[in-house]
Amino acid sequence: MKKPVTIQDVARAAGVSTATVSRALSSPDGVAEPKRRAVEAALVRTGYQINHAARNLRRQRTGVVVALVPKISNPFFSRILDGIDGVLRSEGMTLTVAETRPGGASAPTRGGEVNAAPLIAAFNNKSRADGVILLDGGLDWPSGGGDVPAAVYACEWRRGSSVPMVRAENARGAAKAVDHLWDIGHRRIGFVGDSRNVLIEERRRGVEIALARRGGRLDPKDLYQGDFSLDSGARAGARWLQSTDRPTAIVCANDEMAIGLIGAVARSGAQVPKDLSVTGFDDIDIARHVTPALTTLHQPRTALGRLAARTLVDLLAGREVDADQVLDVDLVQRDSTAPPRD
Amino acid sequence: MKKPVTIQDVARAAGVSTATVSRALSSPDGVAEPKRRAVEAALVRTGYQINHAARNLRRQRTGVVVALVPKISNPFFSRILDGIDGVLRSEGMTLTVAETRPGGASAPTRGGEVNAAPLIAAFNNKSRADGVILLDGGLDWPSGGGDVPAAVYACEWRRGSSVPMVRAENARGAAKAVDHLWDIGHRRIGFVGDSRNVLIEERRRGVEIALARRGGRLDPKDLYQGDFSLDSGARAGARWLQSTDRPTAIVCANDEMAIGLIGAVARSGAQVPKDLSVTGFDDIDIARHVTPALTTLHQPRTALGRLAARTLVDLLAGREVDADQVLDVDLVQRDSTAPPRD
DNA sequence: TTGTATGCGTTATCAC
DNA sequence: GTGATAACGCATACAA
Repeated sequence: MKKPVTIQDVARAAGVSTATVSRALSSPDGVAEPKRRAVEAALVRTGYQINHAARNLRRQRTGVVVALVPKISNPFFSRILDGIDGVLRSEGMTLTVAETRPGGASAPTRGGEVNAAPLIAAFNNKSRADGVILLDGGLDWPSGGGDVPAAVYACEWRRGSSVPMVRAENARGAAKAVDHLWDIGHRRIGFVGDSRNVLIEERRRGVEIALARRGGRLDPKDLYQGDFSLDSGARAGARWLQSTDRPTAIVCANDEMAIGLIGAVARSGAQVPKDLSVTGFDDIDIARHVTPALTTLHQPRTALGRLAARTLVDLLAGREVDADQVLDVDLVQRDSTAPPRD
Repeated sequence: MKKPVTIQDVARAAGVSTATVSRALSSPDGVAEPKRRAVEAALVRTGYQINHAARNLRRQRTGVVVALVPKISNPFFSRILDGIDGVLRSEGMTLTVAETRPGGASAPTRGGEVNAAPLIAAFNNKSRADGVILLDGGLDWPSGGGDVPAAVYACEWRRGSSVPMVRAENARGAAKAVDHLWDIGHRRIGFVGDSRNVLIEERRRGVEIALARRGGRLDPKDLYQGDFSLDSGARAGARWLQSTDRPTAIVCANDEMAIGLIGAVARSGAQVPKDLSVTGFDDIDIARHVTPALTTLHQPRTALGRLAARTLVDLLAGREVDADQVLDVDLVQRDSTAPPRD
């Protein structure tokens, strides 16, 4: 373990002062051509690696943004993270990702409370990150000003929080699903996602509004438990199979539950969409590949990520930002919905 | 933006020296009861938050391990990350995740070269992380000693590298898939995954060995391009559909390709497993939920993650570690395989 | 057990 | 445009 190369070593090798090396690194324009070249050569020659700890300490910022996601494996987040990463990269910042629900499948996947205090404490720290993008509405980020990093909710959020948020039109999206189903003849429409989570609440609200507009309603009997996981979708499917008095179509609060539900139903011999129409929400990559291909609501995920990142960047720059930015979602009709049998 | 609270402020509030505060934070045992309580009270009272930059600079380490994954959305990695996280957490370290293939679906998803140099440079830095777990065999980690962080390959690796690796029995796993298919009557078996990636190479090798053992062979005609993505699986399916002289079973190098392949085949009216048997590899969560449920090879993902993390911890502690640790893989029979038609 | 004092490697301020 | 130098906040060697 040899001693690390410092800026001093580089300075000596280049025959300049440490200040010049530092400037050559951070603002090359302020350094005259010949010296700059000398420094660059010395940098390579010595194998210099910057010490971020020292730089961060001195600058009082890290250049890092942390994205806090409920479950890293949820494919819904990937594009969002891509969008975030793109913007941050262009700003010279670094994205790192941390999971808020360690334990994977055994832990609640989304929504619901979790002992988030230590996690929040860990990341609500100026010396760890300049800013945080919260993709978990279960996290109650301390919004009071002060010394904390800037924060933005993306996709999920927390009611009553003053942290700015970026999200999709969840209620209207779900309403679009209902409109579609109603238009092709369904009158009894169920919903999967009866848990405490803003997204589920909003999407359910959209279902109720859309049904009400057509003179229908969401029967409590047609409400299935669901926590965004494949398994909870499968359980909903099992429940649907067991009953005889049941809906002809089911709106799921996300694609994974829809896939789980369809799987359970299909394995028992019933057919989707012949016996049951199913819609998802999110349009994850796999939605078009499963059988039947999933009718779902496409969220502009990359755009959401980009917008969230830009909002955070604005916040960091001290600019004014909108407290609530909402993007549209679109219905993508595929093969999991069809007119009811009768 | 008020000035941050330092240990000096805490020391003043508690009526002790900064050294005592620091000790109370890092090694409470070395501090007498009354002072310790006083410090703890002052900590809360002042709202102290540790400055990681300063601590890291002083300690010359970060307590952070970075996992470098090809594609964060690949569900295969989630359990592995859980395993890693569990071990690190118990060691008082923090896991952060970074993606090596930004750009999501548009970029190559796994395998193949990528301009990894800047990425490697960014993380091969003592001041950023104490160690790195590489889940991307495309990264050529500089294994020469010196000042670099400790590193371990997990799942994927790079031939010729001297970085220790932890992985599954890829060749034997693929061989098990072939054995199963052969046993139920298939004689012409194809393979999806003709790209430059260690995992694909190993799994293909397993297929070839198993076929050879039975007196069969892998016909070059039955080799389909595949890069681990859903879309490449779908393309393989399209190719299979177009030809008439074709295998009755296809072994896919991962589950996502298998799902993409099955989807393409099913949408054209052909039936899996009646017309074509398909196997995956990994046993991702969704594998049991798709229709037909996927026959695949289960990898001990959490165990792999844990082992990788333990190996890294050992490395950091200066302990001797095995250069190559291999875990077993098990065939999970589901509904995507059946005897051939004729 | 506790306090004092030093330095980790960098950037930024100031003078030249 | 360039160099000397003083912090940044903490952990630790050493002294007490």
